[in-house]
Amino acid sequence: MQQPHHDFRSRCSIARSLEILGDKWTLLVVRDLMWHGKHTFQDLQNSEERMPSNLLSLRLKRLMEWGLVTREAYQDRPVRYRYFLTGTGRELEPVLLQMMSWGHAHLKGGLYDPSQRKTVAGAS
Amino acid sequence: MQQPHHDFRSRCSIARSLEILGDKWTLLVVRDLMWHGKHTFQDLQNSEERMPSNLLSLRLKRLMEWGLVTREAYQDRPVRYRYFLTGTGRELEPVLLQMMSWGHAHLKGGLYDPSQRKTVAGAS
DNA sequence: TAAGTTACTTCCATAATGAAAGTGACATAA
DNA sequence: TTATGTCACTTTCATTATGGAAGTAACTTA
Repeated sequence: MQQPHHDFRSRCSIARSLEILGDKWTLLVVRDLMWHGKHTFQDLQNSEERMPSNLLSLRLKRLMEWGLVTREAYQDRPVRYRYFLTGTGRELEPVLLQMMSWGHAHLKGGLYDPSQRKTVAGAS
Repeated sequence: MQQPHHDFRSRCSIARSLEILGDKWTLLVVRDLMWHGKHTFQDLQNSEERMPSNLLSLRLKRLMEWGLVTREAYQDRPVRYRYFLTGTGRELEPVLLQMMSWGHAHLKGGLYDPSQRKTVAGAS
């Protein structure tokens, strides 16, 4: 998947990243694809945060346009897709880990250990 | 500064962080306070991305409410403030560095080296 | 035949964004 | 003295995004 033509507002890599990732939902979709084994539309919709389905649909579209996500059909009639992170998408893991660490330290949220596939003790 | 009472939508640290940081501007304000020596309202407004002043005002308020930013008056009549990151705010540096690294690799943005206080070569 | 599942899309009221102009308190220049 | 300028905002308002809910299409299962 090619990246779309897009005029970035800035040369700053952070500003550019935020044009794709800068909202309340996108990184949660990435989180679920990355760590929680959620791959179908339904799986993603059923996450704790209860993302509205219209936004999930829009976010998946955008992530695919930018080449962070691909999908493959797992059945026909009707066609149903499973969504996966591409390499580009998987490389967001350090961003997620740092954000989780910050939120854990300052907002008392849980800490998820990807290598153990579970939330570790100490979370409030 | 106390954190406000707030019902987080989730126990996930990433979801919680995104309730504060999940938009296109907040992390740019943090970036400018962290690395670019911008401390006045004007300085922040004059950044490359040209943030609207009403949003800058709202974001600074939110960052102060959450204890990521403080301000101190540097003159009276009229009172004028300089804004600074608190420890909590400064601890977002690894998040910014990882996001910058990802954007550099995948969106061809610039790479800023905080230790050198400048953008390094190789940026497109 | 009826109900359920999946993956969406559509609708619509509300909230957020962003461009521009306005405001108040001064400082400085003519 | 008047005029212009600066700084830090606030206000206005048109446009866009969000999010809750209902609807749709194509099946599958009871």
